[in-house]
Amino acid sequence: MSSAPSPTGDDLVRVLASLANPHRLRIVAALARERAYVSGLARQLGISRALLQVHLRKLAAAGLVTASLELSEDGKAMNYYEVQPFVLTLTPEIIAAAAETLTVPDSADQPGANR
Amino acid sequence: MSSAPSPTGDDLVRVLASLANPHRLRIVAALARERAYVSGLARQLGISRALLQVHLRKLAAAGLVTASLELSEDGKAMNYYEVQPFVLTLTPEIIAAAAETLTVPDSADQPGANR
DNA sequence: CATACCTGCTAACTTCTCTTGGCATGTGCG
DNA sequence: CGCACATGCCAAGAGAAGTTAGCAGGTATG
Repeated sequence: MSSAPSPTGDDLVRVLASLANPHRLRIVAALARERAYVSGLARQLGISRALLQVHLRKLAAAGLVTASLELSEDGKAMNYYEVQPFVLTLTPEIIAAAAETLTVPDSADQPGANR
Repeated sequence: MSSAPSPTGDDLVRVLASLANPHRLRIVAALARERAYVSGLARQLGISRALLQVHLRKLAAAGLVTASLELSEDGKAMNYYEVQPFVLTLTPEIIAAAAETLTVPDSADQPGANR
């Protein structure tokens, strides 16, 4: 069975854009091995928290990762991220199908107002 | 070589980046149906030639499309583009594997298979 | 109560990408 | 010869994305 057979054109662009970045690739890779909280992950990857936040946000917006706020035993608030299992297959035909559902950059409105 | 070649991290980023764009998605879609020459394709997509050139160049750099210069019957030079058949499957695990071959944005040079 | 760890946000800078418009070249046709 | 259609390239502005640094708040522990 296919979990993501016919993605929306806009959806596809969002997912691809979120993956087309070395940092975010490493983030997904790290989370694929093990869920992690923001500060720890930033340390592990050797990047700043602020930077990581932005990338995580983008990955979350594409639906590739999810966050869950938890309390550690010593009472600290930890925001744990984990990858959302996905299987995305790309072929020229699949892209052709997705391209037809692309939002036109015309004067019309635009659904996903998340920016 | 198998049908699921594990791409280099940098390679993967390049391919993903080349696809993460509405115009280029439409270009691939159009070429998946039928090969086309630059001017005709630009007309068909409703974008300028200069813009199309840039996008085609990026797709070609990622290896997704190829060009072949031909002469039409009336002697005009036509540059025909066509998609290169590909099957790209993405999962967290595949990404984790590819991420390990990512070039570090550190020193000046960037070795190929350094790991 | 200072220190250490966790969280998040915003302002501002830098860098890359996208896009347009113009220019140059070549061939065939009325 | 001027028009139509094909190719290409480059400069430059607008806009989006990436990145850093700093601020503010929370809960433990010595």
